[in-house]
This record gives sequence, C-alpha cells and structure tokens, in this order.
Amino acid sequence: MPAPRKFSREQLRTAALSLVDAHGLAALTMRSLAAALGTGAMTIYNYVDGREGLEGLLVEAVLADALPAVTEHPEDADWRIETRRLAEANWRAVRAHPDVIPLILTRRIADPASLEHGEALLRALARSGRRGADLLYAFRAVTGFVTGFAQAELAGPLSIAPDEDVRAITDRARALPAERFPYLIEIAGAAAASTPEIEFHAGLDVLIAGLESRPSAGNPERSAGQDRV
Amino acid sequence: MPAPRKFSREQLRTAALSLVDAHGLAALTMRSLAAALGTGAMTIYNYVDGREGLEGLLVEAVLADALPAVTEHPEDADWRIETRRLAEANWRAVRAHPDVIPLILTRRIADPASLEHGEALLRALARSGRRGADLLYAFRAVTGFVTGFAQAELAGPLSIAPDEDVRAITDRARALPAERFPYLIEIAGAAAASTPEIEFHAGLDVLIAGLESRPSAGNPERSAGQDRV
DNA sequence: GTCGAACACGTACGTTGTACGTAAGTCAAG
DNA sequence: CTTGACTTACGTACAACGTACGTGTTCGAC
Repeated sequence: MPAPRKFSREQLRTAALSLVDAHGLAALTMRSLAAALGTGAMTIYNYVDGREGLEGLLVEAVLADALPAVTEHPEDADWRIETRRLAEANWRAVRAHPDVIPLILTRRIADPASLEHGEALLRALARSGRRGADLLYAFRAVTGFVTGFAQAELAGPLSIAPDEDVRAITDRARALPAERFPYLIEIAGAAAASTPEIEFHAGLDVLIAGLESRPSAGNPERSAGQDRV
Repeated sequence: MPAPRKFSREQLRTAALSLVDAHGLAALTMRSLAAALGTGAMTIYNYVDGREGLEGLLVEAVLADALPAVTEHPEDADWRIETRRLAEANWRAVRAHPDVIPLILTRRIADPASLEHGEALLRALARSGRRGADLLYAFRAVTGFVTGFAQAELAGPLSIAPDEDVRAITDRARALPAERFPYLIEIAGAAAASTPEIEFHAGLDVLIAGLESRPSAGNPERSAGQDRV
C-alpha cells in the first residue's frame, strides 16, 4: 500500500557524507542535502529523524568501516596483534572522514558495527587472560586511547588545521617563550619530524606493553606465551 | 578616552558557565547570556569574538582548573606519581562540567593553562628518561587516554545519560543478543559494579606500567629506580 | 474505479548568530 | 566649561537554520 520511495537511506548516507567530506560539516543542512538529492528539504524527514538522526546516520556510515577485513582465522592470532589490528582499523576509519570526527566524539554511539567492533576487541583482550573488571579496564584503556588520539589530531595542541602545513607545528612552538615551555618545544620538533601513523603505533606499543606486564592482576596469562617483543 | 566597561571577561565567563552547568549547552545563546547579565545581546560582542570566542572562553574556564594544586616540591616526586597526579587533575577538571566536554573535544585548545599543564606533564614524563620522539609518544599516550576516557564517559557504549540510572548500563546490555555479544554483556556488569574513578585509575595503571616497561626504547631509566609497584 | 495509506514537498514560523547604525558616555585638549 | 574624538552599549534588521503543518500525489488492495 505504500508509495515507492524516491531514495534509500544508503543514498542519503552517501550524499550527506560526500557533502561533508567536500565542504565541511557546516555545509550540511537539510536544504543543502535536499538540493544535492534534487528534492525538497522536508523530504529528508521521511528517511531520517530530524537533524539528530541525520548526524547519527553519518556517524554510522563512518564507523561501518571500523571493522578490519576478516581474515581466515583471526581468532588464532596473538591477542596483541589482534588488538592492534582492531585499534588501527578503528582509527583509520575515523581518520578517513575528519569532518565527521566532531560528531563521533559527541554523539552517543550504539550502532551494530560499533558493538561488533567492541565485542571483537573484547574477544582479543580476553585472550590475554582477563575477565570481568580487568577486561573492562583493558577495554577502556584501548578505546580511550584510540578516540583520544583521534581527538588530539583534530584539535590537540600539536594538531594542524586542514589548510595548514606541517611547518605550522614548529612555527607555533617558536612563538612560545622558550624558557617556560622547553619540553613542548622539544616535542613539537619531534612531532614535525614524525607522522600520526608512527605516533599512533608507538602509543599502542606503550599500551600493549602495559597490558602485557599486568595480565590480569593475579591470573597468569593463559594463551600462547610469546614473551615481550 | 574609553568609556568604562560594564562587565569583565571574568563575569562573562562565570555567567556563561553557570548557564551551561544549569541548563545545558543549548541554553547558552547570545540573547540568553545577555539576559543573564541584564544587558543587550550585542554587548557580548564587545568582550568576545562572536559565538566562537564565547565557546573558547568556556573551554578556557574549565581547563583553568586542570593544573593540580602546587605542592612544595612536586619536582622531586616520582615521575609515575606526578604523571598520575596531572592526568587525574585534568580529568577531574573536565568532568566537573560535563556539558562543556563537547566543546573541549572539538575546539582547538592553546590557552596558557593547557600549555602549562602539558609542559608539567612533559617534565614528569621526561624524568622517566625519555627525550625527543619517545617523549612525544608518551605524551600522546597519556593525553590521548585522558581525553578519550572523558569522551567515553560522555558518549561511549557504556555511558549513562545525565537523566539515567546506573541500571541503564545493564538494562541496555540485557537488550543485546547474548550469543553475539557475550563479552560486552560481561563488562557491562563489571561497569555497573564499578565507578569511573576506579576505571580511570586502573587504565592509568596499565598505561604507566607500559611506560615503565619501555623507558625510552634504548636509554635506561635514570631516575630513582623504584621498581614496578 | 474507489479508497486509504504512505510519500513528496511548498509554505511558514520561531530561533539563531550577527552586520549595521545610533545614542550615550568618558577623557584630553582648548 | 566646551569641544572633539573615540570607545562602549544596544536596538533594529536580516539571512539562514530546523521543522510543524497542510496539501497534493502516487501507489496497492478490493
């Protein structure tokens, strides 16, 4: 009995995402999205629950790529490798659409893809011998680091705006009083010579080393006992 | 030759902050803030560079409390203790005004208080024997975890809305298909029985353990060699 | 053909940030 | 005390936003 729909939610999603990727988050309005689809503004409301719902759709679209490609037997891999794989896939997916990051950071997320990703991460962490509260702590530490790192790249003290150059980091550092902020200036130099990929990898190294050194606050590690790298 | 100002930036700051704390971020508009101050909307523009500047003022106000109280000789303390002290002070300050967190997460921060906090954290981390790139990685790991944890409490999968109860966590978990998300359900139970303070502390434990186990990727630790707790 | 439900979408309203203009206030100079 | 230059206060007005509401259209079912 229904009239056929002119669009699908998929179409809305991709149209909205490409609009944001091309011209920033501010360029996404009900009217602009409708114009991009060649229709009237109020039509959007037939597919999405207002502006809130539209932004939720965007977040889902970005996070849908957070799960790494399934390999043959991912469950057999070392939990450190699997943890790193999941964390990096999540980070990469978020980073692919920088203009959506503010939404990802502020909106409550409970879409299937994110739940799937969380469960996969927990499966990996559980194989380090953790259960219950210890598993929770490990989960919080890893996910906290991933989102926090993405946030830092977007708006942290050493971040660079989309229209800026890498040189902006050292330029800003040079503007600081050298006698008050010697270390900030030092790591600004290191940041300019580094890349986000290296820093993310190194940060994960620290985190995983911490997880290795305290397998479960009492329970010995049970999985294949390859020692610290 | 100027006319005397009716207000100070401090007054704006506190008025805006109390408005947001009381009625949420959406309640802060140019008109509502002006009404709270007993003046016209356009007067605000004499103190602040538009809406953007007003939000920056809010962020500064919250982050101004991020530096822990100065003790007599904080520089003598163990770097682990000092790192934890700074991370917790930052987290506490952010958590004190939950409605401002979305702004803190999305706005680029470069105010003096934050720089001071960053430099203090770097001073602490440097005493673990790190320099240059390794110091940067450690800095990124700690700050990333702190902001990421704050974000997770605001909008993460296990977070609770301001009007919700602790029971909401387990309620949501119970709504999940138990055979697909066993671990998520498990840590939801642990989260309901835990507190953010405990989880933050435990996460920092993991991170600091990781920092201990890899002092500097080559350089031995130089400070007072109290071993792992 | 007729009916009813789902959809498309134009119109209109309240709210927002803010450009602009004007009036009022203050100090330095005469 | 008067004048002039300049800063501040703030009312008005406008563009842009999200969206409630109403109307017209299009389809499947009978």
